[in-house]
Amino acid sequence: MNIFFYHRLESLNFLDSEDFEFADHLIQDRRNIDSGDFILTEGGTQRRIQFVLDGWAIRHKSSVDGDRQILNFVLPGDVIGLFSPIYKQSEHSVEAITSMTLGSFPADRLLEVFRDVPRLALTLSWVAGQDERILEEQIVRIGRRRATKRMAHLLVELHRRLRRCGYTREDACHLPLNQLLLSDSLGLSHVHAHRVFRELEKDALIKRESGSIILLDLRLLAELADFDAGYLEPGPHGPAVRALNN
Amino acid sequence: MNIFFYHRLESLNFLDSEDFEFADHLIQDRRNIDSGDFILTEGGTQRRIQFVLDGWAIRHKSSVDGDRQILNFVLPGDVIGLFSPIYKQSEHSVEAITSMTLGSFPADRLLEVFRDVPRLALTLSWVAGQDERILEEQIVRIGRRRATKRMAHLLVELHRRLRRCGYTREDACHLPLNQLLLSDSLGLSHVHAHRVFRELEKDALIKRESGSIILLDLRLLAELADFDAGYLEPGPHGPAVRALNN
DNA sequence: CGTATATTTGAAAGCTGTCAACACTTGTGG
DNA sequence: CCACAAGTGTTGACAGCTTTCAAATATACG
Repeated sequence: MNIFFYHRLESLNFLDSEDFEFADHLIQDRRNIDSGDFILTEGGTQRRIQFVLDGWAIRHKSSVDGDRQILNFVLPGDVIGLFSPIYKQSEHSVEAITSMTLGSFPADRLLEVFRDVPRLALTLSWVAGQDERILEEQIVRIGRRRATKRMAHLLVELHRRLRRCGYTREDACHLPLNQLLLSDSLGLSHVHAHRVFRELEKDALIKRESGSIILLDLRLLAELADFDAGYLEPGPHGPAVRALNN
Repeated sequence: MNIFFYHRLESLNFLDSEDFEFADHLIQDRRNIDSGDFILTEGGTQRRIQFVLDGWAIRHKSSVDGDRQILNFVLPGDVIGLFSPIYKQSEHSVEAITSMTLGSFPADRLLEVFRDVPRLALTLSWVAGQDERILEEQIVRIGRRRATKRMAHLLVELHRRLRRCGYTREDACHLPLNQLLLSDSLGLSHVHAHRVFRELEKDALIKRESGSIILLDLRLLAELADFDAGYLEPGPHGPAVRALNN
């Protein structure tokens, strides 16, 4: 099993070795894709449930005017469309923004997982559910914060999410982002995102290096953003897990 | 079973009479609450999975500055926290904005439902998943639309969602909303929400009547908002259902 | 009837978007 | 290796949208 995905599952701290083994067997298929490739298209359907083993993607919708809104970033350890089989079609696209490695299993095996390996099913549901919480925070970010705080808040969130799957050390942090991606995520124009970006850069909170962004001072960024990490829980609730073991 | 909730389940068009019977037994508990009561509090936990049989609520988070962002409106037929048992605590509050009737069942029976009544489990997951799609559209609304379109778009969405559970006729539509709720949902200041509101009122698209909002011309509103209803699917995907019957 | 909540208004400040043009980087093919 | 194209970053000016402030009015509620 891929190391990052393993870390993510392991960080939840309640799967046993059998569960891991099952997961390892279940997610056999591997494929590599390039930056810019679409994993899923608005209006399309999905026959396999996919897992990000490595690389970044964005989940986005495009509006009538042609500009897009990024809903969320898809990181190593994330699930893509766990419950997608019950929907007629996807309402968003998923597009790789780095080269990626994906694992997957056929969507019609999902029921089997729920029936036979409930702890794993719960874990996967939990991972998928995290996604909804991140969407909620994205709404607060866009709806109630000014541009500068918005950007700082997003950057800190991404760092925390990376750290969770063993991807980055405490201090420095490289994000494969550019200003366009930031503006499309934050609901800002490209020009204004650039202005805000320069401001953070001027204050030595971030810098750029060969096409990626480096977070220089996470403490200050988090402070600037009033970052409250509550919505990024480390794992499922203990009692729920114990209930499963009865 | 309550008529609106029944409508919602029935509109999915694939539960059989046994499933309905099970659902009816499962969701025995009933309670009425008043406008302003909290169904769930930020930081609290939830031991029962709750269903809106009648009335409206809002799901919201408050930011450090004290102002709140409404994430979504909770309408008849909606589920509150289907997967909540796997989380340590709630990251948002749910607050009634009208008097309400709620049904519920103990959270620890959820696994039983997944094991024994998979079609019902699927239906409930589908209803809960709809919520995520609505959140996504909320992100696009706030991130990529101007104030006027934002408001029009939200109003049309609410109408469509009400229609889906048999709550309103094709033409007119009463929404138990005020300008504060609209501004808190749309990420606007109260003052600006008011200006936009008056504009829609002036154009005879909406009007007020004893504390609620009436949508006067849904076609024009939808047109003004570039409303695309794709994200509000009527029910789960056929093939997924058939797979369950094997 | 009094208090709290919601609506209303105007003016001013400030944030953000748009426009338009230019520089820079990256990747591709010759 | 160079030239070109495409994408990304940069800048200033300006318009326009939105917030904030502050105060008055209206409405709902006990």
